[in-house]
Amino acid sequence: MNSRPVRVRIAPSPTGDPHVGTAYIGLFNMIFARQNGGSFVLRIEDTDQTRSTKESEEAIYRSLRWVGLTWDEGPDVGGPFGPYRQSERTEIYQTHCAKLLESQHAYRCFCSADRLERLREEQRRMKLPTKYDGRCRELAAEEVSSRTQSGDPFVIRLKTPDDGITVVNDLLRGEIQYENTQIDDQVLLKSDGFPTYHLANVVDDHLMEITHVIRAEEWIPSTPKHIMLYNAFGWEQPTFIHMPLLRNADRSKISKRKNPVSLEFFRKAGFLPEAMLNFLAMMGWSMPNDQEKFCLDEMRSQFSWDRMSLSGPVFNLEKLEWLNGLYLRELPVNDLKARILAEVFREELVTEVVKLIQERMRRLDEFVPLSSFFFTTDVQTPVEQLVPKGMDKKLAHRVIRDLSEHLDNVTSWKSGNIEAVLRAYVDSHDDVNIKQVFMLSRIVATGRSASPPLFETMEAMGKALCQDRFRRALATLRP
RNA sequence: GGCCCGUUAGUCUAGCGGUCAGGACGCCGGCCUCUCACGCCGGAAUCACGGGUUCAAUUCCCGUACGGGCUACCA
Repeated sequence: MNSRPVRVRIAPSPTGDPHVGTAYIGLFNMIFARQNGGSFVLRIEDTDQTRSTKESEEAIYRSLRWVGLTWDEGPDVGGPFGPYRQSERTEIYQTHCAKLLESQHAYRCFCSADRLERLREEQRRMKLPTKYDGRCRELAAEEVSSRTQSGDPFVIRLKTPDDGITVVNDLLRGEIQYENTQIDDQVLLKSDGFPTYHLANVVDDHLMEITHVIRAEEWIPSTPKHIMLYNAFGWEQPTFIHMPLLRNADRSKISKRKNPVSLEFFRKAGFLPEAMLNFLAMMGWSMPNDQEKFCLDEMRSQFSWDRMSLSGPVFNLEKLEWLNGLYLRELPVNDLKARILAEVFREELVTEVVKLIQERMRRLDEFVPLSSFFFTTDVQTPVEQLVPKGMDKKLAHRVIRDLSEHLDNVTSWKSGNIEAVLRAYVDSHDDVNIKQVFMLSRIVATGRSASPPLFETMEAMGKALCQDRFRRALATLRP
């Protein structure tokens, strides 16, 4: 069905820390492309202007490269189908959306966010499926143009058919059928003029001649909408391949609350990229003949989709550690030493740490005990220490959870920004004071009640490591 | 609530109608060894349930249960 050269892509959105799931999906995309002599494209989906950041985009390149993924085309390396950053393609989406408007496949919707919210609430109460009720579907042409003229804000929605079924043909799962009446009139163009994921995704995949859409299972329910878009444009649809979702130990979708997920963390925690990739390859996929340790070339030569297992694999850190140990042990001593120096005792980190502990030192060898928590992820703080004077366990848990959430939103991990978050938290909560919150944060972050200045320390440790400490603290305090 | 996806030991998986259900992590025991780790040997532990189809179901089909995802002007 597809005689075109294989082209696949990953399309992360630069809204947070580089995610292990991105590497997971990226790996399978890359392997499939390489196996078929095709191309692997990296596209940045930064259509959410309120959440996308440059820092996050850079971090994606850095982390994906670190783990060993290489792409043939992307914002940073260019290519014949650019630009590869969606924020630079706004006009393309608008032009295409205009075509849809013209062909009656889409319509302008003037409904307020407020009305939509009430509508959804009502539908939930009535136990009906929550979807747009189509009020603006049949607006008279004159009204539409007059309201547009007068500057009323609007979005553009896809006009989904009222009857019939849409079939999603998934390479791994076969035919998945949807009643068209179940499918919402998806917003295609937001009122800020930017496209939603759905529009941008379909337009780009077509324009970039993507042949196989390999993405996570969570996208299955929106695939019928995408198919409707391909049909509306009169385009050939790609082959859809929905991979299972990585899971937490409790089988929910993997999340930073319950698992380390930031690639930056895995790097700092001392995992080798080759072990990471090898481990991710074993999530849902297996080599023939029970081989567990293998490299990319071996995987590529053996890869086939029918060896995919569809149940969501639990991301098991212990097994990753075992595998990583296998790789570490076979390294020549000098290589291992080089990696420790490059990753654990990174030049810049050591410099920062030395600055921070200098005034506390009386002997050179005190460097080691004074700074050990900067260089290891293995900090276990007992429950008693995590509950400072004047707090109880429940309050400590709440504060740590809240702080952790606020800290998540800090995109530029600098001491000033960290301090601002902590101070703002104290100011807005009457049941805690500065002293308690800072001490609690110190203990959570460093595992100690005595440390160099807190904010500078947290900055030097880096976001990934700090977040992990908060996660661990939460786990030990969990009721 | 609605719509989808999934279901082999605690976890990752092999299996693709007839197997003593294989491997790995973890766990337990032993060996190696100055200790630990590594390595080696051994052990406990699995086909969610109920109906079909079939001479024969872990395997195919249908239900149920359970788990998960989606249900935004986020991706």
